[in-house]
Amino acid sequence: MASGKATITDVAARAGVSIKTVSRVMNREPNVRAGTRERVRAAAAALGYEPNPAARGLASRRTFSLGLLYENPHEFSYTQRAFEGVFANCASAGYTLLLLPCGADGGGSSAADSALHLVTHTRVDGVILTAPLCDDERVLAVLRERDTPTARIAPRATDGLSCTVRAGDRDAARAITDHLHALGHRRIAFIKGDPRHGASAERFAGYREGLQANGTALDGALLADGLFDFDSGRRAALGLLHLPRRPTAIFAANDDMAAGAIAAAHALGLAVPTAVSVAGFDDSPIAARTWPPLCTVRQPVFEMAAAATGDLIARLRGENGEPCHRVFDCPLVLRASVAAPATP
Amino acid sequence: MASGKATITDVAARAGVSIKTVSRVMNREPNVRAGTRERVRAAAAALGYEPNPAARGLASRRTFSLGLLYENPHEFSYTQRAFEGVFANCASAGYTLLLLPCGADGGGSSAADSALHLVTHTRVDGVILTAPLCDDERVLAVLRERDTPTARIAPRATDGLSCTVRAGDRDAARAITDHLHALGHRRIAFIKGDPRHGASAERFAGYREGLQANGTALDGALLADGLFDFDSGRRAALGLLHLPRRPTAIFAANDDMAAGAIAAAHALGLAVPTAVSVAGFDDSPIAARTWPPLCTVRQPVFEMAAAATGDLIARLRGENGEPCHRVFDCPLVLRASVAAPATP
DNA sequence: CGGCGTGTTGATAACGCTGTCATTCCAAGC
DNA sequence: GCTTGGAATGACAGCGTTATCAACACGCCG
Repeated sequence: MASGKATITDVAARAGVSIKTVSRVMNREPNVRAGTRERVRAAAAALGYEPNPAARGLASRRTFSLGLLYENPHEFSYTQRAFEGVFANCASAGYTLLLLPCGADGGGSSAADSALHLVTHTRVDGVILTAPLCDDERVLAVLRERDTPTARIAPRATDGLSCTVRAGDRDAARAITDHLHALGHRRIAFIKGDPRHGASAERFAGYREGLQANGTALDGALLADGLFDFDSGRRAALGLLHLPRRPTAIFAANDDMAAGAIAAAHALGLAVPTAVSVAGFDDSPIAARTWPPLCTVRQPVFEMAAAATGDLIARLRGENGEPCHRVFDCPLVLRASVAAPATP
Repeated sequence: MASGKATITDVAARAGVSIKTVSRVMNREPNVRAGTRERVRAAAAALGYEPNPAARGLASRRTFSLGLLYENPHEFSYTQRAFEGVFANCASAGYTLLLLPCGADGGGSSAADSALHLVTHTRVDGVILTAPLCDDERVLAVLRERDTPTARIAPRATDGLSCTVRAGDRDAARAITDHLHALGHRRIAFIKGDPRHGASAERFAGYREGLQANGTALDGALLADGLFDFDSGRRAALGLLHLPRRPTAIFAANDDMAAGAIAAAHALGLAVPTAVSVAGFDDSPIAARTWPPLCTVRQPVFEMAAAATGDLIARLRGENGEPCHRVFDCPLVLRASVAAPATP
């Protein structure tokens, strides 16, 4: 696999055919002898040839791309809030936005694999990575190798090459913990996030810092593992709420898990926040839709994504020298799922 | 504003300059006399000239587009489920996906305006429209005028020009209503959806059909207006639950409003489903996260979007003659928010 | 008054591919 | 052996921009 700079002419030369024949093979046109087709395929593969979409589009008067038009819906997921932020800055700068979802889609290919595939096959000036893809060494290596300017949202660490934006996860988690402590909670459980996300460790660190600063010892029994999704939060909370010495508050590393914790409390007949307080993280749409609504910290996803995009575009224009790193503040959002513990 | 077929040469001829000068003006390069710049601008505007991105990309070795890489998150909104469906079919067919969000973004421009803008400035082979944009006459007119093949998701009506996919909204709403009736509910309230969506009318029609078939009269007092969002559902439900003769069940035209209705019930101290049953529509992620979880119908958004995309691509390849129209079944999803009414 | 920088403009060659049409190849038919 | 026609291949001209570099206009200096 070569650098991706090979042109159709190179392939033609290597295969000993005309460029037109290469074009035929690449476009699966009929009337090419099987042997010829094979030789061309081999040459293309050896050179790591990828047709240039711009040239293709220009010559064929087609773009090979579809537009998906939609109106801002009321309900946003985290990812979609990020889309909106990215798009806002793309549009105003005359850039276009290509969506590249990656995932364990059926086959054995990992998210990283599909990311690689996408980056290799799609020509873009720059790439924006969201967590946890933004910490995948293989993805980053490909981008470095191709000198593709990159911006990363919520990475584990900065690397001096790409622009990054992240939330002040540790401080915000600390603030939640402090808030719970100030209300009188002394048995504060914590549901960890997906370990593949850098933010998970930071939020946990903030929780620990909060306990320590308030002179409370970390109790391992009050820690549970989660994966950032509703059901893992629900299950973790069920475990915590069955403890002999039940926590008076549960702090989940994101809102979806916190919503699961609320559901768990309901299922056990425990009133929130009377019997147990629940706090989340993100201020995602779910936070305002649970009952009672969720106390959380607001992660400014839209703004973060917009900033990442702005930095990336500035980079592409050669406007800023060093890649910059931004940290966004996450203010506390007080809602009814947290209250002072019942005095026993 | 002309057909968008003008090239840089046309503009140059009209302005009486060389194409290079036009290029300079279009790219805001310095060293162009103010008067010249103006003449070029005027000529470009008069001809409705838009630079061809493919040619630009080929000559400048830039694409003017960014890639946004992300991993499938756990939480999907309706829109995002649609993205995934569209993308799944784009990728396998070698197409690329351009995101074109439209919205009342600050300025006085309506969603339709920004849609027009986007379609005009971005060259794509085909366009996929989601509701309610897919029923906007101005957007459709532009697409027709430019002969842009189009697929529409959840349109109000088919038009013989574009491929469409929609859910069997009426039947599904009918099924929910029947289900509520069968459990013994006789006072079933309905919260309507955003009137701009064709689906809203269909779902309401299904509700009415259900009542009628079961010999129940439509009671205007049990109807409330909503806009498909959580808060409008919450407010509508508050009104309904304050009625002298309270409904025993509330059927909201989508899940987000139904979640609002559950919150309203909680706020009034009414247990769900003991005091009042609540049903939604969509089986969106929120439906599994409320307490109690929401009885609803599952709208196969991913599959619908994938089908729309497949049809559109087949169209682009000239594979199918007539644009096709698909209707997707929405199976009932029984969950705890609905039960038989308390016998008074 | 000639020379010289500075600002403005244009002629022309890429850019990497596809479309058109001509050409070559090869097997079958006489 | 010679034609014939369809399959296989290639030569070459665009596609609509940007990049390079030359040309030209103008005002200023010596």
